[in-house]
Amino acid sequence: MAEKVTIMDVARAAGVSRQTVSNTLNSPEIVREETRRHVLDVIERLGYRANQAARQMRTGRSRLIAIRIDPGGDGISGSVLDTFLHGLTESAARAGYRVLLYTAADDRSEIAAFEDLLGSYEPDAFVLTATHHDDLRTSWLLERGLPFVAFGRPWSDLCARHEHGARHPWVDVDGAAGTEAATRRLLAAGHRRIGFIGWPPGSGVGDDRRAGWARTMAQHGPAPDGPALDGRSRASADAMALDGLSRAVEDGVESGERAARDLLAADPGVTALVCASDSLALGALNTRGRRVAVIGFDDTPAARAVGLTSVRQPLAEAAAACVELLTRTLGRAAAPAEHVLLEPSLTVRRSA
Amino acid sequence: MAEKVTIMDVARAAGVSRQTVSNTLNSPEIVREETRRHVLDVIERLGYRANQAARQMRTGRSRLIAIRIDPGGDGISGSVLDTFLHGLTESAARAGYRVLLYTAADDRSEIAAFEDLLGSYEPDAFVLTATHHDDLRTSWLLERGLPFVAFGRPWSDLCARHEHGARHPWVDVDGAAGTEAATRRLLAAGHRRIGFIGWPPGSGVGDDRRAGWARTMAQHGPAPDGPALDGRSRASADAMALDGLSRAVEDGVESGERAARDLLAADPGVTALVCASDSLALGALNTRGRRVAVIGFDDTPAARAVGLTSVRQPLAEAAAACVELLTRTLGRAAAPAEHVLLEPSLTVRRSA
DNA sequence: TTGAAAGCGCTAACAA
DNA sequence: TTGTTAGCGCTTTCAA
Repeated sequence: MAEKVTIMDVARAAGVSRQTVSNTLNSPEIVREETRRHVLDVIERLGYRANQAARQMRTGRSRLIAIRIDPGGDGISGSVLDTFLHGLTESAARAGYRVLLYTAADDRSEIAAFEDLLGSYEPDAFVLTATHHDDLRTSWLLERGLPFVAFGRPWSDLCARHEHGARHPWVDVDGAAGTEAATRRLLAAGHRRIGFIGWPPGSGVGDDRRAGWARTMAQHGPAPDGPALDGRSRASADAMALDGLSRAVEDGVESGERAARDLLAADPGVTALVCASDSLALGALNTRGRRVAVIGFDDTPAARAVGLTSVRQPLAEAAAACVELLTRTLGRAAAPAEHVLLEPSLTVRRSA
Repeated sequence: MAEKVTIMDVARAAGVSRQTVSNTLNSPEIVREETRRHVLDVIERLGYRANQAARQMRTGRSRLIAIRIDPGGDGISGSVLDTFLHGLTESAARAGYRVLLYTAADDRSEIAAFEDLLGSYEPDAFVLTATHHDDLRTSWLLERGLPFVAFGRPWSDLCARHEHGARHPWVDVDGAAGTEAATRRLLAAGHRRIGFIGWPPGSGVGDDRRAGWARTMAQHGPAPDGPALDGRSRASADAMALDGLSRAVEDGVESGERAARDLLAADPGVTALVCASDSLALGALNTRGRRVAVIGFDDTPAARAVGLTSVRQPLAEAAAACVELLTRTLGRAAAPAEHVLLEPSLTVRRSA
């Protein structure tokens, strides 16, 4: 076992009081330059590190950030969390925090985990991922005034309308901008009838990704050889044309493949597909028989492996932003619930 | 903020002393049944949880397990760590431990992380992943008698020959058994000339995976239409034939593709390939032009996405075994460095 | 600017 | 079986 070096050892070795050592670390400005340097020197020489438990007892702060790790569905986008976690651990370390993991099966059990952790390890903050409509977790945390940041927008007004009128800091990636960039790229490559494969409406993230495709298509006119315009307004005709060009299915390679087949069969004019996830896109890619350009979302390892063009989320930056917002929140008394919306980029490969 | 419930609150509410509450939790057997139930009841009602920092100060144990999270190369096998981490977090929680994350770029910086953590958060144990030959980390930890378990065998005798004569507990998956199962499956499917694409010799894990293929091939005789036997012994001819059937390249989809092309060009008789990783296998799969059966290793999401047959490591079980070994180590004074070797399984898909 | 005293919440030893 | 005492290592008063 490594013998423990306490603050007292440092004080003795430096010939100062215990407090001066503490001050050197926590309030350097009130220690004389010369003393400070000397103490720092001894600390370095002895390899002293402030004991976190003792510090926590005194200050009430654990310098711990807790985040949930989950199996991650089919795993294809699981690597997104993996990358985010790595970024979070690095950024947190730079800010003097460590990352503590917990698991939960759903919102309710995650709240149980909050209670458990807050009573025992007392993390200073939580990082929430996969926020969704009417997220129980955010309201629970807001009600108790507990510091947290969400990786993902608040998708409903529930939080905004909250009795405390509280909002919370969040970091997110502009999914619509991502699918817009994907769609634009396909348009620039000469594609005109571009389909979309996404998830059923209501999922926040999914709706956002669909919106980017839809608005870009609408802006560039509906598909030229779309359904004939009858008496309806142009806008509604556009919307109809777009509906015909999109499919909403659950996530997964198989359902992506089915949706792509179905879409291509229903509308033979379609030459390109934008997908809400790499899983769906990989399925769409399996639609041999017809050459169709495909763009996925998340730029997962699987996308790289098969040469799938995909929208890349800046995950390290997102993690850094989370830590930044968190430290800001933890620093001030009244935190003004800021947020950060990051732009994704397009990783271009063979598939489009 | 949630108001803090201390052991004193419980004692007062239950009408017993502070100590009785502590005993109820830590040494239930010395508390009278009736008192115990009553106290447990009050604890439940008040939602009391022992403060970890205070407990840690007193007992010297943090109930924290630290593990490194790294970016994970090309990310394809990064999801392996992801899954393992999830399993570890769950198993640890069941055993009353939490998982703390840290990052490091190499062995040396990981040791620096050890020092930092041991001085501050005082994790009770470390879980090491990606062990390799002459692993500095294991010797560093062994020298100091610090508890840890490795996910991965000790690949050199360095530890065994260690001055302290110390060994350490480890959990691993039998990679050779995995590639053997893969090779056997291909043999059963009628393939005779089965190639292997792996990493350069010396990487422990890679050598192990190659060995499983090599021994299975040797056992079933060399490829029937292999190089003509001259005067050499049968065994050496076998070895030569195997050398011709295998390629050693760095990991990655592109290099897997190149190696597969090269191998198939050099030996047109090859109809199947066993690969040391899914990355390599995905590359091999890109070798259109000739139909060749491919089996990968790790059963990553990418494998599932493209229908690649792959060797699956039982990661949740491995994580559980790590926790089991760790709690055993932490329980006893002198731990007898046990180990667990798990069998992988074959996830069969279209590719073979 | 530095030093002394107090106490965070808990549990291991001991006393009752 | 239960209650009392002490102290883990640190930081935050307050006094010098």
